[in-house]
Amino acid sequence: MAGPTLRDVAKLANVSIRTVSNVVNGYAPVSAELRARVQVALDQLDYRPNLIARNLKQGRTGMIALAVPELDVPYFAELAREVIKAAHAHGYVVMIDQTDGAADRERELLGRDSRATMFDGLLLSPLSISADELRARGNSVPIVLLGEHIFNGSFPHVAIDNVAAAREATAHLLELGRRRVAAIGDQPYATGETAQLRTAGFRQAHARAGLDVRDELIVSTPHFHRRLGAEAMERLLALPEPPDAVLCYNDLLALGAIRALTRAGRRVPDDVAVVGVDDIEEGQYSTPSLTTVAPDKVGIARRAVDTLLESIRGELGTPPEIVVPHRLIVRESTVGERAVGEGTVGEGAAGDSAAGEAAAAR
Amino acid sequence: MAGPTLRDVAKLANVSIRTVSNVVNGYAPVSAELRARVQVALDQLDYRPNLIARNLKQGRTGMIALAVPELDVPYFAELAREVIKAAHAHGYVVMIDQTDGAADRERELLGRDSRATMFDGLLLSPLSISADELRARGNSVPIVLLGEHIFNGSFPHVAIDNVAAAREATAHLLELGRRRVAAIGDQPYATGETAQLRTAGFRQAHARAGLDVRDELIVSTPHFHRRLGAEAMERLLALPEPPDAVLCYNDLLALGAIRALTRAGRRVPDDVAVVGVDDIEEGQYSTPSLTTVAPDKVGIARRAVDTLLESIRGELGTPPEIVVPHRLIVRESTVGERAVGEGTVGEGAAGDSAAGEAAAAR
DNA sequence: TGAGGGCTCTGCAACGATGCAGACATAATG
DNA sequence: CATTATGTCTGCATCGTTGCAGAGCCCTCA
Repeated sequence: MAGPTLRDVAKLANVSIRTVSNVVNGYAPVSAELRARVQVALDQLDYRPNLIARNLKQGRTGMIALAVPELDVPYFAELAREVIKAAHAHGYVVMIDQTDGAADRERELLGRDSRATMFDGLLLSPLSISADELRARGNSVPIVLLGEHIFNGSFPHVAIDNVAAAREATAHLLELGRRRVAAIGDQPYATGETAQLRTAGFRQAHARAGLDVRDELIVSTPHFHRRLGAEAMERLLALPEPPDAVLCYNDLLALGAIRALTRAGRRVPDDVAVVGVDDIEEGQYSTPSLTTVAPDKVGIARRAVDTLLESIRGELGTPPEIVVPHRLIVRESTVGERAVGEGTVGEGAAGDSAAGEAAAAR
Repeated sequence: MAGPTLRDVAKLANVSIRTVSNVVNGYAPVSAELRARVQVALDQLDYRPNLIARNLKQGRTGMIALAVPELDVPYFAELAREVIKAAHAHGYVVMIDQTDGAADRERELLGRDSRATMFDGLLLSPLSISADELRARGNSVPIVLLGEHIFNGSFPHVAIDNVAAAREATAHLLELGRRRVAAIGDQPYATGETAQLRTAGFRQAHARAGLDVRDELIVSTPHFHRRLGAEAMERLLALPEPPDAVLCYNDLLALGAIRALTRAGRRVPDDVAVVGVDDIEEGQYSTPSLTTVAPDKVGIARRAVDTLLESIRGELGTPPEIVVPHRLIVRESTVGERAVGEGTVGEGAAGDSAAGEAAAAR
């Protein structure tokens, strides 16, 4: 089962182990003649370097881990795809772990018996673990956090400006003349920081338009899945005065909401306009197609990987807070058939303004 | 950066390295007193075993690789999720690679400089690489193939009975009275074996119903993406006699087709009924919801991982051809609002019959 | 009392690769 | 021609861990 080693090749070619290693790696100067002889032996035995041994010697593995809650949530799948590509570009491969958003699964990643020592670094999309706990445990491996939580400077962190994203999406609905705008996806508890930022943006948009937010139109959901979006929408439709528009905190909630609306015989967007966040591919092909806030996923993946590699190389000073641009993509679920093809609003500008306005967000 | 080693702990606790190792692993008998002293030192230094060194010594890594074409294709994301879970249950972790269906990316996995030596085994979902080539190269690592291609016995292989799946889906459309049934997704070339099996099933269903297949209604697509499904549907609608039903070879094609239909003002299923394959979650929430053939993804993942681990342990004789059950799930895209909730047809029976009828399929 | 046995604990070698320093032969230099 | 520089090649030590064999020690039993 075990393949040939340098020793085997050396014996066959009648040279030292070290010379074979030099040929394999193209290191020290080796005469053409000898190189050829070694090469023949390499080919004959079909030698493949044992990377584990190489790693042990070099102290690094060329692998990073990516921990996401659920790989079959399209946003994470699309993000994982980009992370793998970005890592590849730097010669790294990616091990993927699923935490299911469970705190103890997230803890396991950092625990004593984890495989953390097999990886040069960890990209973590934390859902349940708290900042303090992560700080207390996460001292063994370079870590970069993705998109969730506020860890006030303890770890490098890559995300969009969630307040601005929600504010712009809400403003879009208000500009269309909608006046009973609901929000689906709030999470008013410790580990729901991202959701709370989006709620803040939702309120900001109302405030700037001089409108009041009706609290009964803000619906909490423990997760961001299609089913919960549908259920939340059904609850909203049961209100005495149902909404005429909904901001959903991600696209899955939005698609679930649309499903509930069409099932209930409501037209989207005529009766109720719907906007999501994430820009998953599914939203381009749904009926109606989905207006959404598109985070720059490629940018998130690249910046996260770059930052992690810097951290691995020890080049990182103060953990950076990296804000990645986003933009509102207007499709049928808010403007109907008018949305010809890929209508885009605020491209570039939205992203640029985001960083600046983030400071203003309380 | 580098953590403490057994040597550091041994020095602190004033014992031999070997004894520390014994404590960590709970191996040889160690007196309670000494064990306690070592434990204190372990805790104090926050020792974590270097898994790379352990792996080098033991000759295995506890990691398997999963290579899929695209992680953001929902079917592969859902499958990856189950594979990760199944591997976890056996104490293995999963490294994920994306090949983009490119032959040279698939070759890379097996090539001399690949990281294959870092993994105990490889689960491969091959799209482009040919059987011969795989056989010629794939001798270094235990391999199990997923769902694609026929490799006539060279490698263990896990898949559904594609002929039966397509036949049952087509039969469902015919039983609804549709008489101009189209197929989207054929791939009449070397690496399109799976698609060809589905086309065979499509033809079988017609034959059994005593109907002719109209070849102009079979549309080829190089990939199974939403956009191609939409484009294929548009081409079908442009025919002098457009179809009244479509079998799409996966759900993404089907969702693209539905999108094209609604855009063109056709009603689904009234004007055209649509059925897919894969049962991705998206199809439950689309409008209309999608009738589809559901492969037993959990079963595929489990059987594949189990088989791979057997192969790693050297317990595998002749490479098995494993057929996993499937079932037709009827939703709105074929029967309209009649589909209450999760209407299911042929559950179990379909799966059972699948294996038996596979033999009959030429 | 002394041989045998069980229980703890230890040191050495090894997994397969690479870093380093040096050996040896040849070429360049004064 | 002696000396230094240059170019090839090699052996040893090492990464951090575990397998193996054996060293002490205390206890038991004839």
